[in-house]
Amino acid sequence: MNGSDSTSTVPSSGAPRRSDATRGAILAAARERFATDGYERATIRAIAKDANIDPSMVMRYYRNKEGLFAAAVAIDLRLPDVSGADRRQDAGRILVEHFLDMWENNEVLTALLRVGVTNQAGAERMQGILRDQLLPVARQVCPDPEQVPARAALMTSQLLGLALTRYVLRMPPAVGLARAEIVAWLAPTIQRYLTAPSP
Amino acid sequence: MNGSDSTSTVPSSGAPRRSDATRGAILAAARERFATDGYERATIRAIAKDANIDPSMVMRYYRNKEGLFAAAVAIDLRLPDVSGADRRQDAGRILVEHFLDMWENNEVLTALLRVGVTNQAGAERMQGILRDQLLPVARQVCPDPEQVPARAALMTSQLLGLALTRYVLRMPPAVGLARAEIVAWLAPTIQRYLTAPSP
DNA sequence: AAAGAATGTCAACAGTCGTTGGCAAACAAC
DNA sequence: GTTGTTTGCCAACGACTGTTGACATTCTTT
Repeated sequence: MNGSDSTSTVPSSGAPRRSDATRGAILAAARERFATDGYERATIRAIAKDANIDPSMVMRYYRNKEGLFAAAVAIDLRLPDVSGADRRQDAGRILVEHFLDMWENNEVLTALLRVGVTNQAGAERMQGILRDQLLPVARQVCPDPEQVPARAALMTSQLLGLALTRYVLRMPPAVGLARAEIVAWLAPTIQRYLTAPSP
Repeated sequence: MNGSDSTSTVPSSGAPRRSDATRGAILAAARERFATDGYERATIRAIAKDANIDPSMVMRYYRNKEGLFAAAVAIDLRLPDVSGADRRQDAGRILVEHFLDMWENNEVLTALLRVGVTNQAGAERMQGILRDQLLPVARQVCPDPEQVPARAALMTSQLLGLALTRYVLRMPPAVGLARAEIVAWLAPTIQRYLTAPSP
């Protein structure tokens, strides 16, 4: 039920501490609360209660609420490589399918979008993801380097728009779309944004 | 600077009251605060201060915060008619241009999106707009009535996604897009979502 | 077994929030 | 001029927020 897949609970360096379980419980609870409630309504008290610990532990391990948020939404999109000549013409479909997998198995993305819309730190985090992870993908398949930012922005607008209407606003017609339907409609759009000659 | 265009400050029925100026000031301040801060951080005290009145006046005129929000974000997208045979094949371009005009001249839309992401009432309001205003447009141009909800959802995902990245998250590459560029890229997408045979 | 660090609980702080009721001034009707 | 209504300000309420420091407990090391 929780997203213990992409963001490991245990830090990669240093000896494992006895409090790692608590740290992990806090992060998991924080991700869930941020994803469903947004930044302001995800209170430290509620997160602590979900994690079955005292609110003051959150402060001890993550300094303050901003620190907790920063730790909770660290994410790597693990975007697939689409630089091969054969995969380049399939980039649209590959990317759309990868995004659907990501959104459906990782509540960090929902938390990030919900918070990014009303919180400056969240918005900057999203800008960073676009800059560090999506731009490079566009660079792999787009011919003219000068057009890379524009094409990446277009791709992002379509992918985030689908996530917004389907996973955040939960608009009934968007929720009702079948996965195959989404791929069939969106893949050509993304492919065109990335590789078609500018109109 | 404010959006006194689409949503009239003075109610359409009843004798004009002496307090209409105050009511209007409250609504204008509320729209601006909701648009920039979201629901939770747009406090009644801050809105009242912007409107140069006492916080209790807000409660007198709009019952509570929910009532104020409902009054502040009433909006009519005034979507153009695209049912004519000649306009039907231009629907994509017409709709994209109309949406850009709307977003750039009306802060109600920003308020609605910012609030809809973290607030249930806001999300339902957005669902209502899709149902009452966007679905009919799709119905005008889409051949098969059974496919109307899916096509409207696809159109909405692309249009809201652009608004999200450009006007709310303000991602630099999305902000950097020229208006003509957006129209040239998005119009074919919308046109395809509405009229192309299902893939 | 003793000492020290790590982990956790408890109670409280200062501030902000939405909301309420009482009271003064400005206006309208007679 | 008196009455009643509208419009506004002021002070306060209870609840909730992020955050802090003191104290108890458990583990680790010697």
